[in-house]
Amino acid sequence: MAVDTLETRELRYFVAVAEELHFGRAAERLGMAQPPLSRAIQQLERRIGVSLLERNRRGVSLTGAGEVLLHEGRAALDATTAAAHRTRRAGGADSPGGPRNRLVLAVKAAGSHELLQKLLDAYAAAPDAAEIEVLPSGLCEQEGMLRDGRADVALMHAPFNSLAGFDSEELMTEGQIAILPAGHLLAARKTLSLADVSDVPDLPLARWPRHGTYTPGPGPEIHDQTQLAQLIALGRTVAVFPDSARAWLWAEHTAVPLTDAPPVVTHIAWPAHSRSLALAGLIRTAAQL
Amino acid sequence: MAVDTLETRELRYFVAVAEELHFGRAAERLGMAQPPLSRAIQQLERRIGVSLLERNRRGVSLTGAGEVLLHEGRAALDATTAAAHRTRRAGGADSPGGPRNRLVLAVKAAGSHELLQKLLDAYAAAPDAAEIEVLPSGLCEQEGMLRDGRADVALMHAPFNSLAGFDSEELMTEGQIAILPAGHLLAARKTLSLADVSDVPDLPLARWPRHGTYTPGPGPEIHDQTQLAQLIALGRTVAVFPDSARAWLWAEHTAVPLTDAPPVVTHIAWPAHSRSLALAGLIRTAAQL
DNA sequence: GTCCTGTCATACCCGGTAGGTATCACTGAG
DNA sequence: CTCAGTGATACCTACCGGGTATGACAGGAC
Repeated sequence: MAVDTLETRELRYFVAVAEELHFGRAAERLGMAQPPLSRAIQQLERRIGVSLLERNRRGVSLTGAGEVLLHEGRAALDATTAAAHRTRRAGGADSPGGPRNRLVLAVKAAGSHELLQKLLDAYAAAPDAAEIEVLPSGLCEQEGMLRDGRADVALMHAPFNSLAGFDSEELMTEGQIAILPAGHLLAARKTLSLADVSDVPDLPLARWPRHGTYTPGPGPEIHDQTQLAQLIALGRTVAVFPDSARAWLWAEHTAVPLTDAPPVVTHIAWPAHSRSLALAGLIRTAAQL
Repeated sequence: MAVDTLETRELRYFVAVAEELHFGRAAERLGMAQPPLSRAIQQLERRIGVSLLERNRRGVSLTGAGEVLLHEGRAALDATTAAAHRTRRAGGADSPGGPRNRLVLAVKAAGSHELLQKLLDAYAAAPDAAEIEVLPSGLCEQEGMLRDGRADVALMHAPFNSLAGFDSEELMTEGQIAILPAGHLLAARKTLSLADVSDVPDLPLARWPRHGTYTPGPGPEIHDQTQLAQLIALGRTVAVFPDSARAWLWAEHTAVPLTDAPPVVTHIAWPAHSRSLALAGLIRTAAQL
């Protein structure tokens, strides 16, 4: 094989090891035994002629080149699975009616329903409107959905999602609020600052995954919005959300505006190289909202 | 293998067939026999559950899904080889002194030397300047160099290069000129329009590859700038170039401004997901030019 | 109609290699 | 010193990627 050609399998293996920093766990995640994984990584290092991992006395760490390959390899794997996903959709293998003109729009499940509804209504009125499948995603997963081709287009929220590599159009800007248990001391305040809510001893800030991993901290790890709502209602945590989150607050919650939180900008984003006419129509509609 | 995982090898094979639209030629290009290639494509179609090629009585054509996979597959292959290239450079495998802080800048060999010199001088004066390796490329190849990781950053020229998927910064705008044999009738004119030069019977417009393929037309196919210069000098062709091409004109050439040609915008462009500090410094320098 | 040619598919075989199991070598903790 | 935990090595097997030979089929020439 040419020395500048990596196999998808090799990239998958390396990314797994680089993320786990542990051959055993990585092998388990990959559903294989540890020795062939070790060997595959060694072959990879020999092939590209670069050392990717430091094997220390206890465990593994990334070299500089390893960090580059982790980063670039993830992008390459995303592009590869995106090719598979989009091809399958274009062929209509997952839509029983055959290859229809259909777009998959990824949205944050906890996001503003209002903006989405306006967009869908406006687009449905367009003359050549394609069918839109709305794909609700977890708290910050639209970005991954778009990168690996599960979606054709997404509503994303800067600065939480990175728009790098996508084309995008700005739709809306809003402030952020702190969502507190209604009975809490801070809930009585008219406004709050980030410092006010980030270091409350009895109310640790909720954490949710960014790009698959949780930031370390004392607060609870959040998997979905309902769980978060419950934890807040129980007085166990506090969360910071865009203003439109008011739509799903419970009676047990209190929203207090944050004065110094960065504004959240909602964009409609799509792969920069996309050539879909249906997508172009949707974007035009969105830009005119 | 999971159904949404394509191997690099499969993508390479499919892209070759999709570009050649002929199994035999594609197999030859891939350095293999035709039957295993046929089988590999069939397996690929079965795996993703979509028909990619129409096998007609005589030859092959792409289905809609096939066109999608050609497009997305090229991007995925580029991302994969980019991972290999950038990793190898990060490890210093091709720079004998080890993993140095070095950036590869792709430029059009026939481009403006002046702007490049200014950029390099300004950056060299920066406090933490990395080593810049200037990689001269063919007439429109910088884009490919950047996409497949042979370069870290490039000077690109809209509208000839597509900036899709890159971050970029505008550097310069210039008009276009027609480069004619000095003795030709049109060379006496003060200005010309595109229509004037595009249909001259005795002077067909030169053609050079865009993304690897030549546009059809009567004019000669150009491989490098010297060859083009010679053909013009011999009175065999005419070419349209940005204004800065005046720098390499011969005595046998005449440059005439074009009134209705789109302006050419030179950008500095880099992969949107890049994290290199050295690159950030170069971009900052370029933006201040 | 009958060739003949060009094209992709099928049949069958072989060797390389990806993956498994068993084990080793090393290092820190107790 | 022993033991637990880690990655590397040795060795074997089975699969599959690739090769050659050939088939099936469609047009074109006449």
